[in-house]
Amino acid sequence: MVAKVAKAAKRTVANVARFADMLSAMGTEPRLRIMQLLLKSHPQGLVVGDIQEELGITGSTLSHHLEKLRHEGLVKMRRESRFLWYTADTAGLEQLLAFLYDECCSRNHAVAPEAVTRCCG
Amino acid sequence: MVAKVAKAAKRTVANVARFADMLSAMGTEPRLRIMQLLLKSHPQGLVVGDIQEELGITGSTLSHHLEKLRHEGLVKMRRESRFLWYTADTAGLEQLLAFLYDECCSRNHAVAPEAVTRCCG
DNA sequence: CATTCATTTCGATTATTCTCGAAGTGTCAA
DNA sequence: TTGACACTTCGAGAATAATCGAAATGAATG
Repeated sequence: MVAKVAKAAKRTVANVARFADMLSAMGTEPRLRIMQLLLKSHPQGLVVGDIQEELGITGSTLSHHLEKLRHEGLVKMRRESRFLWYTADTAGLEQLLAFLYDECCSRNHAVAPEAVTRCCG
Repeated sequence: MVAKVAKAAKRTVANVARFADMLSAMGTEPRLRIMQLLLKSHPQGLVVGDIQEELGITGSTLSHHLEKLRHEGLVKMRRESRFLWYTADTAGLEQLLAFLYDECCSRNHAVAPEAVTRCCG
């Protein structure tokens, strides 16, 4: 058993609002690029300064973006001496992806599962 | 062969911006609910009036939401006499889901594939 | 061709989001 | 305990987005 299977998130009205917020949090180029960087460097993550250098934005703007991603459960933070390490929050991402996959690929199979998962196991 | 396998969307800067726009388009409660309704009624779709009744918003607001979803390649429209039928744009959704799955589940497997696809084949 | 119906477009208001520089906070090192 | 460093929070301006009612459009129907 590779991973515990997450409990299915029910499609309540509240959950829809929450998933909408998560989508919105990733729905901006700088923030989606942040997610890409953190996923690429998972599970170690990156310190703020490294992300800033990649994106070429001011520290305060970046801080706001990270705060938003954190608030929506998409990234996590840990302090290590003077550095703040950010990492992708895999639990939140898992819930979001499962929700989307469920909505799109189950029921009447609007989107073909194998078209989504073609890239890897 | 159930479905043609879509050509993998390369992770160019331009594509990241496009996927961010798609995520943003779904990143609002009314629009995410619209997508749910259209996926649930796929492939037939729904006429605007039915969606409006479900969401309980004005026609003009709904029209703006539908326009945005259409602009980002998430829904399609067809006219049938006096009625406009909206449907989920499965090609666009497929590209978006494949992108997310690829980012999250390939490479270092930050998110476990089977946690995402647990619900169906 | 006037009317009804389904929906969009227009015009405008309010709310939210993005971004920045400057000031503040927490941590270490000397 | 002073200074440097890594980063956040504050305060504020400018750009986007959401929403609405009213007017306009497009298609059928009498």
